[in-house]
Amino acid sequence: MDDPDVQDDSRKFTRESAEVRREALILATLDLIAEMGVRGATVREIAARANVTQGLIRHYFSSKEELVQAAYEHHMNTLTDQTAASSGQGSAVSRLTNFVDASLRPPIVNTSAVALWAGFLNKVQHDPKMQRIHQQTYNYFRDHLEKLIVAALQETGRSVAASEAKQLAIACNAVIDGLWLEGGALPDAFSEGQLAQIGLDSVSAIVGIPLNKEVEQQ
Amino acid sequence: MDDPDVQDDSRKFTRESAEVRREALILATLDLIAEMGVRGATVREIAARANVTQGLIRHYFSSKEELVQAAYEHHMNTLTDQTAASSGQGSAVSRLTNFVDASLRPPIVNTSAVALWAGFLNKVQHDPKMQRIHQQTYNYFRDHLEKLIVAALQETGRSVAASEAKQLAIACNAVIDGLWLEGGALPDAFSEGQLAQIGLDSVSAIVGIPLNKEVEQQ
DNA sequence: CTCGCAATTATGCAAGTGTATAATAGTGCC
DNA sequence: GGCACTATTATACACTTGCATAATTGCGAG
Repeated sequence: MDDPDVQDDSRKFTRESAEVRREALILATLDLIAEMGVRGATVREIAARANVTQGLIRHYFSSKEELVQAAYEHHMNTLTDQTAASSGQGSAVSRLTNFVDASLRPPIVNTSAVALWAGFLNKVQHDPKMQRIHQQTYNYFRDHLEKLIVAALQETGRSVAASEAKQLAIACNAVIDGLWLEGGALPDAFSEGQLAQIGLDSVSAIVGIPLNKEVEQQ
Repeated sequence: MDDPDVQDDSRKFTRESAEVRREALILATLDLIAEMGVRGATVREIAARANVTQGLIRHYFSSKEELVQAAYEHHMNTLTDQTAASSGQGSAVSRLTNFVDASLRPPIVNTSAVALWAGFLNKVQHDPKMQRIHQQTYNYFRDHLEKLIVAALQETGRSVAASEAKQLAIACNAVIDGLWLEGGALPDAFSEGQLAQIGLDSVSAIVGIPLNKEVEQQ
């Protein structure tokens, strides 16, 4: 008779676990920041999008500030998780290729993701806790890339000094970041696959190893 | 007896030309957006920083929206003007070198500039007029870079197809943008000149022309 | 010198902001 | 099946926001 999936007629609300509610609030916050900027992410809008009333936010987060921090952490973790899985297996060259390629396609390249990044930047520059998260994510990406580069070079019979490897990683990371940024900020300016292609060509040139997606994959 | 530079005792305010007031308001707006994000740039704060009362904003701009648009346009023009002058004269290779180098040093690389870029992004994505300005500036940079690249290649005895030249310009622009972004977002993560050096190395590798600042300059 | 115009200030307002507190009502436990 | 615990809602408050309108006042034209 009563279907738990349906908003029951008489029931005014349903209780949910803390995790479910926290995540719903965080996702609503990310949605709104991506869409309207930090300015548009008001407690009332967030609550509405999470299908609760605004008082509930204060029940799960001691302030809106804390909610925004949690949302930022969640977003950054999602990003790193998404790319961590992208390398896949296979030769070092293949893993580097896949990593660059995946970083320059949806869902990583995405208007909302760039908007989110931009929306958070001001808070990042002022809040030490968010600064830490930012730095961590950046280092994670760059170190991951550096390992892939070093392995690929070794595989092709070359080796580089640690300092040089780091410079290569910074440079490749910058190309990827720049293309990621432009792809997200000007979504119509690039055709599908163009960013990934340019990214692979650039990394190839910088590192000195030919990378080719079609041949490597599958 | 009366010094015009001093806030006169009895005088409650001084009249200024429209250009002076408009520019003062625009600069105050840019300051605040860079510092506290669009959210912190309230009409009251802007007016205070420009040493006027808030009513004056509505006297020079029909709305805050219009002021923000004017500020964005001003900022973008400043950026392009700054870099336009950076190439200088000399050989094509030297001009390309100077352009890349200047784009990756202060005042172009600068926390406030990146913060400004991020602060405006949301508005850019929703306001068609700001989108136009954004697209224009991006194209200006990329086209400028493309011309420099083509000239440098010709100078070293090579030529490229138009489509390839464009790809190279996108790639080089991305490296520069990425390094610019990271230098502004993580000012302490890079030593002086490091970004410029990495940028030159990367562009060298991508385009296939050795670029060296020390030798070229002077 | 003074007078009128427009630049500038002063004041007010309605809507929206985050937060605090009290009132309500689901739901697991005995 | 009733009860207590607390997740959730409802309401209120002080403050900020952008904007409008009226009151001043600097300053150039005559």
